[in-house]
Amino acid sequence: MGIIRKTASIDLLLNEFEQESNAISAVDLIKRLDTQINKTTIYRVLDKLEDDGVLHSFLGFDGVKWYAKCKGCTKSVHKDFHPHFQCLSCGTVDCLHIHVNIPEIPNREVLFSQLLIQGKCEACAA
Amino acid sequence: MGIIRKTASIDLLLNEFEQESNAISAVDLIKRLDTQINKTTIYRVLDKLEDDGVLHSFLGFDGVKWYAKCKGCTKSVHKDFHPHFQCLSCGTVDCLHIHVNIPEIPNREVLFSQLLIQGKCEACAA
DNA sequence: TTGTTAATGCAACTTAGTTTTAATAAATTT
DNA sequence: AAATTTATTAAAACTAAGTTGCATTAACAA
Repeated sequence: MGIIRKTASIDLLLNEFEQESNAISAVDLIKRLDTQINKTTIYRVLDKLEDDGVLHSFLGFDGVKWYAKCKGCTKSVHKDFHPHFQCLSCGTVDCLHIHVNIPEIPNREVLFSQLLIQGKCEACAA
Repeated sequence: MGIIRKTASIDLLLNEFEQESNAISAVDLIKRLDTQINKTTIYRVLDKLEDDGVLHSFLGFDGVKWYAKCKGCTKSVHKDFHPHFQCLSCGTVDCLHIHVNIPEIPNREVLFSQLLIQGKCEACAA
C-alpha cells in the first residue's frame, strides 16, 4: 500500500540502506534496530518501501528474506531484474548489475525470474 | 549420510516421485503421507535421498523446499544444474532441462547458482 | 488545536523445519 | 532361527522467520 506518513521508523530503516551498499536481511535489520523498532514494524515498513519502489526483496539460499535498494524503480513499475550474489566466505549479499539472458521456453510464458549465485566475492576470492 | 537400510518410508517416498514427473514440496509430501509417515522421517529420508543423488532440492519463491528426481547424479557428484519453473496458475513446479548460461563475473568465483522462473506452464498458457 | 486515521508496539499466533529421546525394526552375527 | 547390533522411526518439544489482531500513539490536514 506504500508509505503515507514520514515516521522515525522509516528514517531509521532508510538510513541503514544509505550506510550500506550491500543487501541486508530482514533478520539482520531486526537485530540492528532491536532497541529502536519493533520487528513487526520493520517487516511492515520494508514491505511498504518495496511497494514504493525504494527497495526490492528476494530470498537467499536459506530462504531468508533480503532487501536491497532499487535503481530506477517506481511505485508502479519494478524494473529491477538482476541476479543476486551471496559470498560463502563472508556472507555478504549484493546485487549484480549484469544482464543474464533467460531463454525463451517453448509453450511457456515467463513472467518473473530470480537468479541466485553463490561463490566468493571480490574481497574473499583474492 | 545416505541411506543404509531399505525401509517402508523410503519406498513410500520414492513411489511418490515415480508417480509424478513434477517436483514435489516437502510440505506437500507431509500432507500426502500424513497417515503413513511422520514428518520428521519425511525430512530425514528426503535429506538422505538427496545425499545419495536420487533427488535434488531447491527453494521455491515462497521459501518452501521442493524436491525432484535427479538425472545422472551420483552420491559423490550432483551434476544437475538447471532452472526450475513454477506455474502461477496451477502451482506446479518442474525442472527445465535447458541450459542457461551464467556469465563470468569479474573478480568473483561462481560456485553454485539457482535460477527460479515464474510464469505459465504449457497447460495454463494455452 | 483538534480530529482523523496511518503507523506502531506488544503479545499471541502460524508455519516450516530441527532436535532429543526412547522405541522399533532392518540386517548381521551366532 | 534366535540373538545382537545399530539404523531408523515416532512423538513431542522446540526454533526461527514471519504474520495477525488489537489497543495505543502520533502524523498531519482542517
